[in-house]
Amino acid sequence: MDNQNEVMDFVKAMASAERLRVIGALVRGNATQKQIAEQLHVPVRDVFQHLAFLSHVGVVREEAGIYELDEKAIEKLARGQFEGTQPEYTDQPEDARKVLKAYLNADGTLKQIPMDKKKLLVILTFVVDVFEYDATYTEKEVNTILRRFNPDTAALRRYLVDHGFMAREGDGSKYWRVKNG
Amino acid sequence: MDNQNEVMDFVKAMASAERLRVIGALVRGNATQKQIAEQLHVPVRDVFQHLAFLSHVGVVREEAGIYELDEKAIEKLARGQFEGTQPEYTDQPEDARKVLKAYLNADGTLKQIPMDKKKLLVILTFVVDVFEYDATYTEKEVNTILRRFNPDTAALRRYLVDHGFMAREGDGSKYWRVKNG
DNA sequence: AATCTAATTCGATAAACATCGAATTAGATA
DNA sequence: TATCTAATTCGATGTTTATCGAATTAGATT
Repeated sequence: MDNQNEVMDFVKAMASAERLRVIGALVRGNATQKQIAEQLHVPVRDVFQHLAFLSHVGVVREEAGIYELDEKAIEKLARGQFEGTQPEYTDQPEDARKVLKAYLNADGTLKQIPMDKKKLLVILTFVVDVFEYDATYTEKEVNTILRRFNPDTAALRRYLVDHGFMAREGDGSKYWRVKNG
Repeated sequence: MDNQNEVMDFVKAMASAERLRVIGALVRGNATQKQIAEQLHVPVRDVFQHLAFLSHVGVVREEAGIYELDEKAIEKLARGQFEGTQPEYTDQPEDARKVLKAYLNADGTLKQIPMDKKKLLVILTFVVDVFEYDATYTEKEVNTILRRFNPDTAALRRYLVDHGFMAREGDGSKYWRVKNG
């Protein structure tokens, strides 16, 4: 399964009318599968499936046959603050698209900054595109812009300069995008 | 189109990593399909499909080949405030509706608990409805359910009891909803 | 043990969706 | 007209997901 993105799973869980009705039943205080099934006029079997998915996603908790919403998890997800571990990425970057798919979250942010140089270049090529060619930016502006990719703006900024995607004035007061890259 | 389906379609549109990346490209100011396709390393044909879906949903607007996000539509959808009024409130008296509108967030949580008694009664009438008449609840269960409205579950619980919406056993081990209220 | 209910699993079928090659259209330019 | 590029449509394919009948398990009760 390629879906290690919890936020995406969360959204998918919400993209089902019936699952939303199950959640609605939980909000109303229903607890057991059977209760939910009866209220929604849906087979218990299906309620089971939905609850399985919902608890996989983390919005639902179960204890002794009683189901309830896990509000903390929901809140975390809503803020995109899941303490995600990002394993794998063993394959080679034979294709830029693959690298992007591997390192980009659904919202366009970077899961992490690649250490591998080839991958890094792909990412930098992607990132630098938010800067215009004919403009100069203060360091603060650069950071602000880069923050939409990754909190570690200093690292990104340094990589961009080191690899020739951007240049700066000696005193670091002005940055601009370099043609080619 | 009815309200429910629009919101659902919206969520479905968000449940695609690639579509989100297209949105990301638009945020960055890309405009034409080709530009987006090149930036994302995705065939134009697919960009076309995504944009079609996105503009069907209403988050994207097109004019003369230039695509841009329709931020107002997005905001509306995000708040679930699509032109339709909230069906739950329509059967409430005029002033009750006003109070609910004033104290309820879009997600159904309470902004705060009113101090004014009349307003409080409106809120409690609304809140108590999540409890069934023929069931008993432990205090923990009551808290869990009330937490969907406000973190201060103790206050809500006390108000519900004080104003006769719910009753409890002397030792506080069991709660149940009271008819009338 | 026999039984009852709630919960879970299996598996087949169908519907929905993504993916991609390839062809077609529309508009501009030469 | 010929040509180029951007945009769009078609259709075949494979993958995922939903849906449901049916059987099975687990736990409690008799």
